[in-house]
Amino acid sequence: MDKPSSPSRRITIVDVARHAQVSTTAVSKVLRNAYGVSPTMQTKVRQAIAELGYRPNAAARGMRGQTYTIGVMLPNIINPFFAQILDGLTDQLGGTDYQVLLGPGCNGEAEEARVTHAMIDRSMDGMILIAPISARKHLESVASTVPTVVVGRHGHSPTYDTVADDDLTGGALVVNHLADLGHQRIAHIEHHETDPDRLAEMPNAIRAAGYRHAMQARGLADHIDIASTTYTQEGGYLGAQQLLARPTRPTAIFAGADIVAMGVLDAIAEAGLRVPEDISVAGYDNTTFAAFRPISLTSVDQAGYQIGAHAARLLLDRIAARGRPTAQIKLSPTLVPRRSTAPPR
Amino acid sequence: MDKPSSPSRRITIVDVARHAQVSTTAVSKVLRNAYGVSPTMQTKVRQAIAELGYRPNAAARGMRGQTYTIGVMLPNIINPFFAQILDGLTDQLGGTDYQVLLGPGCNGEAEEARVTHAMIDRSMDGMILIAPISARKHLESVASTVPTVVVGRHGHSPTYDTVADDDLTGGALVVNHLADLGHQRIAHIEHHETDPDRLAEMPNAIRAAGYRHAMQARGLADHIDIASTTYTQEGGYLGAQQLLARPTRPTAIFAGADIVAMGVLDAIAEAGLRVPEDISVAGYDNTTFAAFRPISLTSVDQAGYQIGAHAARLLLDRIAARGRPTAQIKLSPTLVPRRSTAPPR
DNA sequence: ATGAAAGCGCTAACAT
DNA sequence: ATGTTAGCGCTTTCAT
Repeated sequence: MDKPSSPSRRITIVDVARHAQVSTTAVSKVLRNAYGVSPTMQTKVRQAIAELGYRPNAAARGMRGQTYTIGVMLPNIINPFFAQILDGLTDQLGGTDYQVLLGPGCNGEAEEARVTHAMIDRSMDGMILIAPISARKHLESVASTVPTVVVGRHGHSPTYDTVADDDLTGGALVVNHLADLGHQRIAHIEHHETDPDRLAEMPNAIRAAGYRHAMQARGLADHIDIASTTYTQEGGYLGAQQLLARPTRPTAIFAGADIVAMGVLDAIAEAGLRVPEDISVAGYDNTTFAAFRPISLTSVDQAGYQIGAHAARLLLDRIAARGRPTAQIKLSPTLVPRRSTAPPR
Repeated sequence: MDKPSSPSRRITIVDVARHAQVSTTAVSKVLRNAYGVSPTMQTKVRQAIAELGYRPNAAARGMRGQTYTIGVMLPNIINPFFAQILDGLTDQLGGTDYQVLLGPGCNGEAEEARVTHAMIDRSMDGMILIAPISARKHLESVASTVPTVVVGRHGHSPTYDTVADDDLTGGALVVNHLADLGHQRIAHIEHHETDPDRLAEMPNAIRAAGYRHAMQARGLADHIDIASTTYTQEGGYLGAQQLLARPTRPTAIFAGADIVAMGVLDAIAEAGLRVPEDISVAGYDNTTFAAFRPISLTSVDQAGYQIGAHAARLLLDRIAARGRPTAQIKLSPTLVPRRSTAPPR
């Protein structure tokens, strides 16, 4: 009979080894599905583990090998798009021994640095950074310490993999949809950006570029009209107010995100106008809110689930082979037309 | 000049000690603000830490002492109410050395067990379980291993603290508001629950009880009418369809959650009825969606931020004094009347 | 007030 | 195929 020295002491690998009458090495190997264990050994050890209800101490494992933990940093937890990414991620990681832990509330570079550091301190085996706003340099530094995949940010790096939607195409999808309906005065509300790093890499900036390019391609260059605010409901509200006050009002507004579209709809209602009769509105992200029938907002679906799944796969790859060249995966968004867009009068 | 043996080796406490010409014990004490360090020592060590950019290895700390990590388990990340709780939590923990990590995607008991185990394996210093659905027994077992606070679940335990809104009052707030407006046929859509544990402890069940009690108190016992579905948009849609098909249609529907109200509004629009002219609708949670002006949904605000702040404080208390008796904090929700409720015709 | 040294639970060389 | 053993980077007695 194995008698633990203290009644509530946690079972360790030594207890298991003793119980199974084998060495701790053997137990460790079974735990890690390592090479060189006989079937007999397997069974003996697994049975001892089950009988004792043993669970490995992650801190101790972390000191020598892996922690079997993947850190996911995301800017906020309310955006449903992030939830989709997370679903793809966890489904992909479901069969593995890895556990996902989220670093919450990262708005601002300081917060992001805090979370990434915290994750590195905790010896995460890999990290997935979702829509980070930090300087490239910081991302590179993180990625040079731990296998990293950056999601929802363009630009390619020699140290980290990236997965993102093709926002250039996404912006064009909306413009073409509206132009096909017959609109010419198509305005856009963007998230204001000045930092050159981010202008080249952040989805919001690329979406705005997609809008511009598509407007030009459709011969509507003269109608390019951008309100530069923020990707918030408030930003949408203020942006729409600006646009509605123009001498010649736009007949359609392309909001850079669904949350922005919420503010736009708000301002339009306040101005006594109707959607889509007086003005068409399109968003981006295809959130639950957009699908909500009384709203029925035309939006762009970003394939969040696939993004998450790809990111997980890339990360596992990179953990297995840290040296391999980086990959950049770009997924195609799709337009989901709904009742908020219609031909102009 | 201190020369690290390997170029990219992480700085350890030994490096710091050598650099500052003191013992590792001294460094450790400074790190933990422990007793018995002279001001001189403080400065020397802090300077060495800064110069070397040292950060403690959490895994190593976890083997002997604390990990300075708090695990937060939450059912899903899309509910804005949870985001508020999280804000309160992180703000409260902001000044401390603790880092919050979230366990995502816990729908179902199996998932919850997986996450709580993972957190225990990783030697979290404390855990906050938000709206868990697991059996009491499991919660108790977690709490007996690591300091734990349970949020958004009623019932009191000798091993864990609880923080929750007073859902009984919340349900009554809505009924009284509608009754004051002159409604009698006030129906409710609840989340179906049969497990006796959960009937007594889950907020959804308590809300339904609050509805029943308040209806009786207002002399409207004969008008009690409950559709039992789920707390989802789909559930709201189906529940509303049931209610609208009644021989005498209710004049007001109290949805147990805002997300449910979304489905209700959907079904009502589909039936060609108007809100609030034909039927009043109230939700619960006061989400962004409810505040959105074109919707303007009467709802109950749960003081999520305060819940989070209280939970954090209780947890820190418990970490400091594991033996102290448990506390049950109950916060009062408030009604936020909006345009979706009006007197019946 | 300060430091030397033991050891937390595990993994990885290195025997055998 | 299996076991022995030396650490990983900290915290914590226990000396001084």
